[in-house]
This record gives sequence, C-alpha cells and structure tokens, in this order.
Amino acid sequence: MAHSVTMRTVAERAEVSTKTVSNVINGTGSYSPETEQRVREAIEELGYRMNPFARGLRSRRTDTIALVLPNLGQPFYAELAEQIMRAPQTQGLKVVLQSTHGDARRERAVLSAHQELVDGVIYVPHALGPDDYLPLPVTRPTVVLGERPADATTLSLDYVDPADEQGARAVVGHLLSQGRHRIAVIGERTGPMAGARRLRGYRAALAEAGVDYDDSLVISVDDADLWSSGVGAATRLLRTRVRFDALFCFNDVVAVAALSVLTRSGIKVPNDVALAGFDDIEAARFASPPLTTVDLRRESIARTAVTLLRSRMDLENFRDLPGRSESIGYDLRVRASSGVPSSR
Amino acid sequence: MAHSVTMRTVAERAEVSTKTVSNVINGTGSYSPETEQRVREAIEELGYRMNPFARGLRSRRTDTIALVLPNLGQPFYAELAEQIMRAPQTQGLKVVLQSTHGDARRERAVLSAHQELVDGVIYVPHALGPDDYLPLPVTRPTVVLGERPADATTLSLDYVDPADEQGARAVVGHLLSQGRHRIAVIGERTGPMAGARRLRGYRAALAEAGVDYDDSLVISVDDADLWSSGVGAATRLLRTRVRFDALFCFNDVVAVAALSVLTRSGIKVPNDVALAGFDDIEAARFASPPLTTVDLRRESIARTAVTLLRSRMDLENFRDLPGRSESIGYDLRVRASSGVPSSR
DNA sequence: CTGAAAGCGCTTACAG
DNA sequence: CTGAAAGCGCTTACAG
Repeated sequence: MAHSVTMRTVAERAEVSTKTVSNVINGTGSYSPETEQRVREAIEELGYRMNPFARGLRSRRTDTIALVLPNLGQPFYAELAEQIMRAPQTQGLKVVLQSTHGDARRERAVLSAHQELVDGVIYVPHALGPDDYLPLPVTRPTVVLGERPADATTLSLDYVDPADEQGARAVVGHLLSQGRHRIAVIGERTGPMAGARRLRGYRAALAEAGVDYDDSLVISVDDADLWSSGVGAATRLLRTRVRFDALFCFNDVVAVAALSVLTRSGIKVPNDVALAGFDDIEAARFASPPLTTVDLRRESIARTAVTLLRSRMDLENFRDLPGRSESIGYDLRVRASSGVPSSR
Repeated sequence: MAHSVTMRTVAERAEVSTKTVSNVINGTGSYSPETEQRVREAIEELGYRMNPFARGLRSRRTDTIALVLPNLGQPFYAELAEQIMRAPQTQGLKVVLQSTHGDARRERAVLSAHQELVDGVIYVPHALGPDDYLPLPVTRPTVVLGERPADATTLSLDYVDPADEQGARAVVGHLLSQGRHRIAVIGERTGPMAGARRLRGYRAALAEAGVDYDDSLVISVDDADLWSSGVGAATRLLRTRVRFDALFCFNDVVAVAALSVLTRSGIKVPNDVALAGFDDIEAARFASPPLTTVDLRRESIARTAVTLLRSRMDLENFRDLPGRSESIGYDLRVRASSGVPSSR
C-alpha cells in the first residue's frame, strides 16, 4: 500500500507510545501540551490518516447512522434526508444513505445487510409492511417512520408517527368547507401504511360532513414513478366523465402532475376544480396556482427520529428500553389552488 | 455484547476451521458441498453476522463508494444521486451519500475525512473550486463532476464533464430563433464552475446571433435556497422595469419559481415572456406551461462516473493512470414555455 | 502524564 | 479440499 503510515509510525516519529497518539487524536486521557505538539507534527509530516476499520473493530463505535429510504427522486424523501443530515441532533454523526428504489427485495436486503457498519438505523418503509420487516434481524438501534404495530414494543423499535390520517382529514374538511362536495381522490400507495391512512382521513372528513363516500371518485395509482402516474391517473379521471369539483391527491408530486393535465384540458384551478396535495414539497408552493397541501413537519420528524435514535444508542444494551412512539403534528397549508370559485 | 457470535463460534459448531467458514461466506477457495451445508446451518442457527470492520481491516476492500454532493433538497442532485445508486455499473457496490449543505467548510471536511471508509469517491463540487479542493489529500480513486483543470491529470483525478456551456448556448439559440432578442438571465452560481460556463454559453449564443450583451438583463442569485432566491430574483427583475421578452434561468428550480412570480404578476408565458430553465428536473416537465430546458443526461453522467471510478478502483495502484475526462452530451427539451407568441 | 501488552474478528499466505 | 498461525491497525484494560 502506498499509504502504510500507521499509528505506530507516528508514535516512533514523535517518540511516544501509540496509546499517546491515540489519546491525542481522540482527545481522551491526558498528555502534556509539548507531547501533543510533537504528535501533531508527526501526523502532519507523515500525512498520517487513521484507519477507521481498525478503530471500528476495536471500539465498536462508528459514529455513523444509516438512513434507509425508498427513493431520492421523490422530493419528499430527498427533503427529509436533507433535514436529517442537517438536524442539530445529527452533529457528530455521519449519515450514510441507502436508497431501496422502492423495491421490496432491495429493501429487505439493505435492511438486513448493512446494519453492522453503523451505530443506528433510521428506516423509512415503503414496499415492506410490519409483517415483512418485523421478522428481519435487528442488530442496531432502529427508528421506523410510520405507525407502530403492536409487536414493535417488545422488539425495542422506536417509531416516529406522522399525522397522515389527521392531515388528510383536515385538508378534505377544508375542501368541504369551501363548498366542494364531489371530491375526487388520486391515491398512491405510499408504502403500505400512509396511503391507507390518508384514505381513512378522507373518509372520516366526508362522514363528518354527512357526505356519502363514492367509490367512483377514487383512483389508485402505482407509485413507481409518481410524476407520470399522476398524469396517467388524472387523464383516466377525466375520461371517466365522472363529475367532481375538487381533487385531493395523496402526494404533491401527483397533484402537480395532475395540475398540468387539468390546465392542459382547459379546466381552471380553482374555479372549476379545487386542488389539494399532500407533503408540502417545495414545488407545491411554487406551482401556478400555489398548491393547498399538508405539511407533515419534516424538520420535526427528522429531529425526533435522530433524538430517539441517539437516546437508544447511548444505552449500554439498546434493548433495555421498550419501543417508543412519538406522534408528529401537521400544518394545513391553504393556498390559491383550493380557493372559492370566483365569477369569471 | 449481545452478539458475540464470531466466525470462530461458527467454525467450532460446524467443526471446520475459520478459513473454511470464510471461504463459504465469500465463495473463495473450495470446499465440499457437505461442508458448505454444515457451515450454512451453523451460521443460521447461531444467527451469525460478519463483522465488516474486521473484514475491512484485513482485506482493505469495502465494496463501497462515497457520493459527496451539495444538497439533496435540489432535485437535480437528488435525481443524480438516485441515478448513481441505480446504475447497472453500481451493482455489487454500496453507495454512501454525504451531503455538504453547499457549505465550503463542510465540503472540505467531508472530502478529507471520510475517504478511508470507501474504495472510491464521486465528488460533486459546489462551494469549492479546483484551487480549493486540489490541494486536499486524495487517498482513494476519485471522479469529479465538472470541467477538468490542468493540474488534475497528474493527480490522477477523473472528470465527468457536463455540457453546461453548449447546453446554454443551444437553449439561448433556440430562444433567439423564436424571435426573442431581449433575453434576461437569472443565474445562480451552481458551484464556481457551472454558473460561469452557462453564462459563457449565453454570451456565445448572443454573439452568434449578433445581439449585444446587456448587463442590465443579468441577475445573479445566491444559491442557498434556490426556490426563494428564484422568487426574489424574478421580483427584482420585474421591479427594474427593464424590458425583456424572454427569461433564461440557469436552473429549473429557479425557472419554476420565476414562473410563479410571472404568472402572479399577470405576465403570460410564453405570450409575453418566453421562459427556459436548465437541468430538466421532473418538475420542469409538469410545470404549467411545461418548461423548455436543457437535459444534461443525468443517467449518462451517472453511468460514466461509476465506470470511470470502477476502472480506477480495479488498478493495483490507482495512481498508475493519468487523470481522464469524459464529456457528456446534452438534449434541448423544447416545450410550451418558449412557444411563439400567439395572438391573444 | 505515559507505556507495554493483549486482543477486537476477520483474511492471507503457507502448508499439507 | 482443509488447517494453524500470523497479522491488519487500532483501543482497552492494566500498571506505574
């Protein structure tokens, strides 16, 4: 190897033991200022770089957490990842990111393969439900994004629980309050959980307003490529000729894509159709018209996830604590896309 | 540790040596089918999981590459990251992703700190120019996204060179051919390189068409948060009351944000102002109207970067080969936002 | 404030 | 086809 400068080389050069070099590098133990000076010079002159594998093997700490998520092409996940990397709670930790492409096989593989390289895992499930991932071996502290299933407590899995149902209920309630009663839905299956929960919220809001649920208003889309499936779903919806005065999409990407279809078809938003999305991605705010949507508080999700994870990582044995669950609130973002129809 | 099952435990259980266990796990050497069977059973029964640090320390291979990029909140980078993780050339490699938040200090830190954990690095510079990053120690095969500076050859750095200048020239040429001659620019500094190169392309296209360059048409924005700086820049542009019939944004995010400002101000796109962006992010295709832009061929960039990297990783000594540079083409995406004004 | 020795869990020659 | 031994480069008790 070109780079075979080890701690020992440094120690010899500085005329100290490797222990002292280790102490200086890690700020552990104590040493005189002159010793530190000599060690630092030796490191500099030799171009020494510590071998993280040797350290990891010995100390069993990596100061690294893994973030396992479905797809960076979806702005919600990309923005969530960025928030997690930036959270103050993440200071001092490295974050390695693994995308599973929203594919069940890869999700399982990533989850069971790479835990040993990190001190903890934040897992955003997509293709796998609890029945699929709970049997997988958990060897590191793990925080899951989603609703906690019953068995997770004993497994010491922590959950960050976003307000999918309440958010959907609120935004649909808002559409109803604007006088819209024929509210079509384009619902992707964002993981096995979120889609179902958003649909529940939709139905709850209708029930509350005494509006009947109409199955012909609900379109389901595949979530492999949300942009084009949004276009596809909106096109299908228009073709069915079913009457609707509002459209609620379970995802802003789908909503923005649907907006382009509506606009192209000469349907005015919000005059003919009120439009609402979900997630409050940046692109929603800058759509024309700006999109009414639900903010799941990504920053809060990120902060809570890292905090839960660290607290478990700090434990002697991470299974000493039963699994916890933290609910996150939501914010309804009312924008022009759901405005009251004006006379034209 | 709860999990102190080592290769030795497995070896004892299967009544073989650790060498044989290692062979079975890695598919190296040779062993009888019955031996393999016994080893696999022992692994299964004991719940053995290999310690990657011990392996990395000994074998000096991690089968992992690092992707260092500015900000996952920018769709271009997020989509590029996803492409790199999905590229067929990436098969068999893990990809760890480090976001630098577009911040010079962090960029330097990430770049000099985490190389030892991986077999290679793909580096997307942002805040740092060649003068800043070339002096940093390079201990692993590295591919840089951008134009190759002269000194990079001897450092054995490989470059993937996107068509920033040519792309900008083409899209501005297109706007000119549509009869637009007062072409405003909102140019963020996407790294020290890309912004300057896109501006060169803009000037080249004007020169070619015999149109004078007018400094008052060029607005520069900070790139910390492109969405809001896009809005800010577009607002400023309108306030200057300078006359323009087209707007070229160096970035689709800025273009979409600017579109929302124009629309809100009652300026029709493309009738009053033709609009073009850069990058061809998904949101550009689904803007209303859909955005004319330049596709830098992210997939091709991803594939080329990983291919260059692997070929260097396969070398006995990765510095044996002088630095290489591969140019990537571009595609002009002409969409409705740059259409010819229709009579209203 | 600093050292000498042991050992983390693998893979790599070397041997048979 | 399989074993026994050495060693990768650190940190961790233990000692002084």
